[in-house]
Amino acid sequence: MRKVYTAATAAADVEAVFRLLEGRWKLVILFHLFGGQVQRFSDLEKLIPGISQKMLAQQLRQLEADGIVERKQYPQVPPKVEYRMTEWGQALCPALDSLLKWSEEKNMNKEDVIQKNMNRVGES
Amino acid sequence: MRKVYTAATAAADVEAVFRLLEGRWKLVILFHLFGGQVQRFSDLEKLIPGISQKMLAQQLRQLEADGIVERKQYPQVPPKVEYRMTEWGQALCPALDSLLKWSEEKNMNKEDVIQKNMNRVGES
DNA sequence: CAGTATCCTTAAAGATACTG
DNA sequence: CAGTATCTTTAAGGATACTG
Repeated sequence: MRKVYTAATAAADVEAVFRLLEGRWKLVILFHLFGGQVQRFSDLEKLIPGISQKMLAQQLRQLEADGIVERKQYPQVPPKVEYRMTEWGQALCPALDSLLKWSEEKNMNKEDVIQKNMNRVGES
Repeated sequence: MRKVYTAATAAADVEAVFRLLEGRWKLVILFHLFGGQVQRFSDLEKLIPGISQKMLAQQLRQLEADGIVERKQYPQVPPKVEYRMTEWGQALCPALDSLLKWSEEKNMNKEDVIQKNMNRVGES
């Protein structure tokens, strides 16, 4: 059974999702973890040019607190910490992909867009 | 043919989509227009408690500039202006719905989430 | 009715330096 | 290696008043 939404509640719930992902660096981090990669803190630092340690740590903390990524710390010196997607976080990937599909439709002609979305009705 | 993405470009493109929608009031406005409703400026003002004229006008301008909503002005006094979704804007609705589906999965158990996303593979 | 124009507040992000 | 702590900058949004 799907939840039932009014305009206000649908907007509020989508905004809640946005707030989970809105950080300046969260999406890059996620796309480096989608696909099952396991990355250390320093790996992500290298993969994401321009990010500061402060921001990387902050965004990871939030993603972890929100249940989107998982943090695994190995008790050794020097420290070793790994990050990976949670099951639920991984499920975000196809949802973001539908946003990418939409943005790709921008310069399609009307008939194509209508066609695409008629196909999409069959999904549910 | 789908566009090909790296982690960086996928993140950048999703961020671009977010920027289109991120305004404090944009989503509420959109959900009041999804479904084909045509709303006047004053209708939206009544439908969205707490919004100021400044913010309503600003968000509508941006949505219009981005090709998501359409503005139709009738040359009469007092003025009459109507807003509706564009074809492309309307196509955003199923994409946002997949975000809602994802957020609804939050408290499902592992097997359900895996199952849901295995089903989802069949879409493309 | 459908907007502008100004001024003000405040969170998010950046720069930089330091540490178990 | 994997972070904190602190200070500064900036842009989004709110309050309020005015208008063709």
